[in-house]
Amino acid sequence: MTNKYDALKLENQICFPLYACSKEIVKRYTPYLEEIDLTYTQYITMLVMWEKEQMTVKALGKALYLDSGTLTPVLKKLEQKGYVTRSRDEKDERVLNVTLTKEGEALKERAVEIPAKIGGCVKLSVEEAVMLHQTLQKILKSFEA
Amino acid sequence: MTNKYDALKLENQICFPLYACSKEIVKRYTPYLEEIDLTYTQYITMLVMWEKEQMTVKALGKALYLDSGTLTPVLKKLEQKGYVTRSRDEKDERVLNVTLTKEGEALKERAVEIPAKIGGCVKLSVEEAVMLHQTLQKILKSFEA
DNA sequence: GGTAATTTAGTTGTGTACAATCTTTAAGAA
DNA sequence: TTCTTAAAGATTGTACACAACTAAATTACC
Repeated sequence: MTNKYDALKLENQICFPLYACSKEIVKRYTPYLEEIDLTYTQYITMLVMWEKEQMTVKALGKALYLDSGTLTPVLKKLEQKGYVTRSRDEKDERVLNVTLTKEGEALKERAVEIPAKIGGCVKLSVEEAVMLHQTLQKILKSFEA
Repeated sequence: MTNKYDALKLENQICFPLYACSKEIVKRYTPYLEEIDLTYTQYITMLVMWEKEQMTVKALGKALYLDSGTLTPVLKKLEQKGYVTRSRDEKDERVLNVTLTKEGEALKERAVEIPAKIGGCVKLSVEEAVMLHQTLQKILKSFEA
């Protein structure tokens, strides 16, 4: 028993549960992120900075799937909090280098417990988590082409 | 070779790929949704309305994982476009009933091709899509408790 | 029946997201 | 070189998204 409108049912959407899940999990980060005075977007930006120490806005945008319209205010906020510095590249003045500060590096220590706390909220078996991760990466990869 | 900061690596996050995937897929809806003059949020709201014809703001919020702060302006926009009406419940004046109009019902006909077009962008096998859907539903369900 | 607590939407303020556009700088072509 | 084109960020405008709060109506409790 199907009809041509079945694909329009919310329960048959593939994007909607992604959208809802993403929002709900981000919401669960909030109380932990408040303790270190970061928003989720600021947090994922710091995740990259903790790995690389220096990144251009373009490289950050590629890593985070965000454009400069979103990143510019986020990075200004992080600079204001003292976690990164922003400076033009000497070789190419168009490029902005974002660099982790000592304070930014120190914040890592306070963030280290967060992934485990979130893991406690999302009750998935290891296999399910791995499969989910792989599928999402596959989708993201297919978009790069 | 692991260290205590591994959980902070972007590639080990479970939320980040969800967040990125959600945004990227929503972005791919945009050109199709522009043809029928809807945003993604307006679209998923209409998905529910096409199924139920009448819903309260509270029920819509539960279905869409959105609160009144988000829904109120979205519903006013949809009313302005003529796709729904908004009126207080006679039995309980606190409740706002959102009702699909004839124009809203007619819009369904123009939206019916969209899921297939998006399906064409997200290249997953049937098994992967089913598994993904199940896992996301499992996560969402666990949040209701 | 009258007051307190709860429920339902709406409002306000902050922070994303992103399309479109602009500015500055760099690279390429004639 | 000089002019065109491209690239990198920033800005502007629109639309969420949600926390915190407000207002109005209903329910619960005495």
